[in-house]
Formats: sequence, C-alpha cells, structure tokens
Amino acid sequence: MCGSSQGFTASSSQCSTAMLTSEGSPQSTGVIIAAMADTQDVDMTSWRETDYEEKCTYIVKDQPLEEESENRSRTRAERSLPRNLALKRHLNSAEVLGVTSKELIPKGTRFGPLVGESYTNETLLKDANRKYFWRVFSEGHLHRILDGLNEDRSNWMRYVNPARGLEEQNLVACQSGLNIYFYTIKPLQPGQELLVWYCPEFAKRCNYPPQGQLNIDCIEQSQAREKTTGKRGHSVSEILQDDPSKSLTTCPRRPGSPLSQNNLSVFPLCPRVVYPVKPHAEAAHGHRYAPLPSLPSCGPPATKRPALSSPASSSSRFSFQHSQSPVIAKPYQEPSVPDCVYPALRHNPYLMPHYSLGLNSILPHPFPFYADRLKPHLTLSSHFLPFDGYAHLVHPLANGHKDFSLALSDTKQDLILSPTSEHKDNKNLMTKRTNYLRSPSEDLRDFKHSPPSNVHADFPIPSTSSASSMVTSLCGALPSLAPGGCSPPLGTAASSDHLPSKPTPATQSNTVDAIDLRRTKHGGHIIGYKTLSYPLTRQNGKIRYECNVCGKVFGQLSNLKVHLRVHSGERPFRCQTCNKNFTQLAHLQKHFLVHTGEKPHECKVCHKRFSSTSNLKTHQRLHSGERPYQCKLCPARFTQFVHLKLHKRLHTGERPHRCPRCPCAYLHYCSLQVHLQGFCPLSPSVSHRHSPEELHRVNSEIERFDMSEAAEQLEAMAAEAEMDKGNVIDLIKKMETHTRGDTELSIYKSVKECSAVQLHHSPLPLHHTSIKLESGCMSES
DNA sequence: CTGGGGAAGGGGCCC
DNA sequence: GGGGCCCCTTCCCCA
Repeated sequence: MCGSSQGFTASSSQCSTAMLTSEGSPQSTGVIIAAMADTQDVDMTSWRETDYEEKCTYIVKDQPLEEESENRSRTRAERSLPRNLALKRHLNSAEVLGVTSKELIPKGTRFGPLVGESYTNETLLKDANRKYFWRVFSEGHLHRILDGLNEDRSNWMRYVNPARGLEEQNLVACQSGLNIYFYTIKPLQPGQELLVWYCPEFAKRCNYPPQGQLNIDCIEQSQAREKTTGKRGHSVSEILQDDPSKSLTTCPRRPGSPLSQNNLSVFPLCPRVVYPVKPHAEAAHGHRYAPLPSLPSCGPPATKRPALSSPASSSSRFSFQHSQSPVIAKPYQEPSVPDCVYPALRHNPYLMPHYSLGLNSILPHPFPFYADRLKPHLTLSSHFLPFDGYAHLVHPLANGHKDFSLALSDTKQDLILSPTSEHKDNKNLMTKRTNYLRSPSEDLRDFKHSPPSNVHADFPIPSTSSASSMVTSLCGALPSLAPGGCSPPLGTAASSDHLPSKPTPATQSNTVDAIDLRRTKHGGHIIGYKTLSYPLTRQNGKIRYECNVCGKVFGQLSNLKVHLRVHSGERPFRCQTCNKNFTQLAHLQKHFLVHTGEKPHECKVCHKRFSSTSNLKTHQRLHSGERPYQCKLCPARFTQFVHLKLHKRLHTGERPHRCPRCPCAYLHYCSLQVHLQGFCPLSPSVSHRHSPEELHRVNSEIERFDMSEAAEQLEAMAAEAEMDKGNVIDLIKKMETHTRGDTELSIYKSVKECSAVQLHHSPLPLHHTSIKLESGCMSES
C-alpha cells in the first residue's frame, strides 16, 4: 500500500496539472483549475485550509468516550485517542510525552476536531495558562479560544508536540469552520511521532511565521530540554506564545534571522487575544457562522471571575466538541456524522472523505486496505483554490500579501487581523464554495443579514417543470403536489458543511413562488397535501395509490407522490455545485459523491471501491462469475444487460417475430404485438391515425423496447404466468391508451411501466435469475 | 467492431 | 413523509 501515494491516485480525467494564475491567486482570474497528478508528489504544506478540507481523503475521529467505561482512570484526552495512535509516555511515570502512530497512516488523513474548553475574551482569565491555547478565527477576528489544558475537557490532540522544522513536521493544523483539525502531510510510519505545525493560512491568522522559520532556532534548546526531561517538546502554543520562559520569543536567534528582535514588531510571537470578539458585528455581516451566544458571565472583566482555566474550576458553562457538558457557546460546528446514522463509525476510525459533508461512509476494512482503494476528490474548478506556492516559506507581510491588514488593538499588544477587501472576496468565495448543500433556511437566514448582492449565489432557483405542463395537458388533471405532503421545495445542493437535507419549515416560506405557481395552476386553490386531484380506489379495504398517468399502483401515498414527479418533471433537489436537479434527495446525495470523490462501497475481493452498491454489485459479478444476462439466440452470457443488448445486434437477422404486413421484425412477441396494435405503417387502419413521422418515431421506440430488458421481462412474465395473448394485448392496449395523443411519452417507457405493473402483480416469484435469463420460451407458441 | 468494465442517473420498494 | 437501499439503464471508455 500505501502510505500516501496510492490513496490519492488520480484518474486521468481529474488531472494532472495545477494551473495557477500568475500570482497563484484565485482572485487573479477568477478561474481556478487546480488539479493534482498525484498527491504523493504534492507539497501539501503549501495548501490552503480549503485545500485540506476538500482534498484530504481520510478522516479519523476520536475514540468515542461513552464506550470507554472500563478505564475511567484515564483522562478524557487519553481516552479520546483514536485506535491507530498511541500515547508516548514517560518511562517512569504516566506523563504523556507525545503521540505516535501505531500503524501506517497515509498522507491526507484528518484528525480532529481539537477539543478543549472554549473561551471568549470575556470569559478568559488574563492570567490563564495559555500553554494549550488554540485560537479560532472568524472573519479575521478571534472567535474563541480552545484550551486543551484540562485533560478531562480536551482530547488527545493536546498531546501532539509541535514540529521543530519542516523536516520533521508531519501534521498541519488547519481551521475548518470553527474547528481545528490536524492533517497528515506525510505518511506516518508505525511508531512515528505526530508533530504538528500551523498551516500557512492559520499561521498567518495567528500572526505566526510559517514553519521553517520559526522553530529552527529552538531546536538546540528543545533538544537540550528533551535530554533533561525526556519530553521532547511543548505544545504549539507553549512554544509560540504562552509561557514566556519557553516561548520562542526568547529563543536565541542567529544573527540575521528573520525573526530577530528587530522583527518582533512585525512578527509578534506572543500575540495576545484580540478583544473583544464581535459576534454581533459578524452576524450583521451575515457570515455563515452563528454568532457566539452570550455567555452568562459576559460583562465583568475576566479577572473578577472564577479561574475558569484551571481544571478544578473548569466550568460546565463551556462547551466542548465532544463533551457532554451543557453547551453554552456552541457556534457553528462542522457537522459530524451522528453515530446513530452510521453506527459502524464508532468502531472504524477511518472515514471516507466528505468535504465535511457529514456524508461520511464507513470503510469496511481497517487501515491497510483503505489507502490504495480510495480515490481523491474530484478537482472541481469552482472549488479548489490554487496552491499558495511557497507562501508558507515567506511571511505574508514580507512578500507583499495583503490578505490581512494589521492593526494594533486598544490593548496595545494585540494584533487584529482584519481581512482586506481582497481577502473578503476570497472569503466570500470560500463561503460560497462551502455552501453547496446549504438548506434554504440557511439561505433565508443569510438573506436577513446579508447584503442583497450576496444572496443570489446561494439562493435556490425555482426549478422549471416544463414537463409538468406537458403531462398535465396530456393526461388531464395531474395529481397535484401541494405544500406539506408534496414534493419539497427546491432543495439546495451539497455544501461542504451540509448534506442535502430535508427542507426545514423555514424553507417552505422560501417556495412562495412555487406555491403561487400551483395556486395559479389549480384555479387559485392550494390543493391539500393529503389529497390528490383524482379519486383513489380501494382494494380489499386498502387504498390503492394509483398513478392516473401510467396506472402504476403503489402501496404508500408517499411512493406515489415521488413517482408523480416522473410525470410532472418536478425535480426539487438541486446540486448547487453543478445545478443538476433530482427527483429524490437520495439521488442528490448519491450524486454529490461525484463531487467529493467518495466511494463508500468496497469490493471485498479486490478492494476496488465504488460510489454505489449497484456498481459494486455489478463489479462483484466479475468475481463470482455470475453472468445473468444470457442471449437466447446463442450461448453468450453477460454480466451487464447493456452488453447483452449490444450483443443482440449481432443477431439482427434473427428476429423471429415478423410483421405480416411490413418488413418489421422483432425479437419479442410482445414487441410485434405493440407494432400490430396500431403502428404498422402498412396497416390500413393506422395510416389515418398517425402521421408517417409519428409512426416512424413510434416504431423506433418499439425497436428500442424490443431490445430492452423490459421486453425480456414482459415476455418472461407472460411465459411464466402462462399469460394468454389477451392479457398481453390488454397490456398493449393500456400502453396505447397512455401513448395516444402523447407524442412525447415514449412507447418504450409505457411498455416498461405496464410491464412493471404486471410484474408487480405477478404471483410469481420475481427472482432475478428467472427474469434476466433468457429462457428461450416463446409465449406465442 | 465487439466485449468488457465502470460511472452516474433514475425509479421504486421497504422501513 | 422521508431516508436508505436496491435495481435498472444509459453512457462512456478501453482493450
């Protein structure tokens, strides 16, 4: 395997080059074509945070805490350690010195989010121990501080030591949403220690120099400390900012070092927290993060509050990502997959990539199998930002980047990073890019707070349903899909943060236009969602939910309503990435895997991965030898129906069912019957009913049907059920009824539907083999 | 050209 | 009512 490379094998269509603008900036051209030939060769340290979020393939979650009841002597942080990691402890004590890998962990693996006590400027003690502080930013301002000091209120990530240089760095810390994650930028060998540093963007936000500059000067000092203590490092925050005695600011620097004292005004290595956080201002600007709720303790200076940062006094007022404490400050969180949805997630630390979608899927195999069977995310031109080049090697202020403007806060020591307009544009882009699956309610929420110019990008556009009017005109009163029980309003598609989701009540108000449309269509009345515009019959006391378009019967109203979208053309679920619309949410969700590259289904034999179970099942026939599609004219058998269909072309001269009047001949008796029931151009009764063009088109459809599996099914069903010709004719007449006057509705489809109805009601067991295998029995005999 | 394999979309059933 | 899942189909690419 593995390691890193195979896990990122890119398909040829996905790319091979990274086309950057001259400045490597997405703003330069607005066109971003980012692609990776092979991640193993990509310098991930230059990635942007969004690159990590979108491209990284593996997700390792913390060990669930509630299942760890056997050893409460361990701290929460220790218990949260994923199974593929180990804690490095001091020889003579239980002190945790660092975190190592227990197995090969590929490049592009995400750990996290980092868990800790959450503070704001109001709740933070000025004399708090900042050793394990991590700063979370929003809109360029400090949003909160995650403090990993308390081992019972943090996770294992607190134990990860900082990298002392690019050489040894194997993790980068990135902020995604309002969470902090660690991504592997190199494959981790078994036993290798995890060493983290900020990604360039994160470092820039924190006003830290990028890796490579910062720590090199401290290596000697750190090594000396390691010799004496056995602990080879400190937390990142420790090195950076916290304890002045350990801070890098006190590290002796070589002459000429970029981080000489002269530069400290530019590179303040001990930036203080920016006060105050401005949640309201942010909300007013309509960014997507929820404003930080007011904390009960807000107001008085922190110094007058209890020592919140001390473990003993750690208040339950603060929220933790994974804690069961009451959630007070719980702003936007990247959604995690509920265990109730994917129970296996609890037991398998490796999750598929998900664009932070919450669409994680389970990898059925433990680590040694996953990396080389995963494909990277598709590179979406609208998604990817180009690499930052070597931005990580040069401080943004030194190389002319203007993403952030610096200003001294009124605390004199604090630096406020505020986005420049250019950066704001980028931020908007990022926000847009991560909003593919935003729910309409979110759009509404943003609409309330956002300037109108921001609205159009995320607002769902009412779908057109031209087919609806077509079918309505064809079939009379089409069952109306009304609010409530009807199809959901046009959904929005995937975002990096949210799956296509069930439209919320708020979304209903977002579909006023659609409702008005229906009201207009139905004479000003909104049809109740419990009703259809045509009566339903009962059979054996049960309502038969019958489609009045094709006659198909359903056992449940909801199934009928979904089915009616086939006729109405309604496609309420839209992918905002590619603007494709779908009739069912599940289809949209499945479709979005195209964008994420996620392939949740793995072949147990060859470990190849597939996006759908269907494709996996088809693939598995290759291993099982199953060839369910057999040609009835020769011994050829196929794994896929399409291959049989193509193969049938070889037998075009062997069509046993010939029309007595015209040269048309068919493989199937039922096809001939369709042809004879009003579509033979040489039949005297036909010519006046259909134009030659129409006859040609319909006969083409019959031809198509004849080659289809539907014909096989219909014929097999007729044979097995000993259906007499009259029944077949009934089918055909029914089909004809539906197609008459409907030049758009294909015979092919009608026959399929009719055959489906019959199959559905067939008393015969519908074993696939019995359907798929061409038995050779002909019903006309 | 044919067979073979995979990607993706669509319809429907079951829970 | 909706989500998950299954099956079918079409299209595409490749050997």
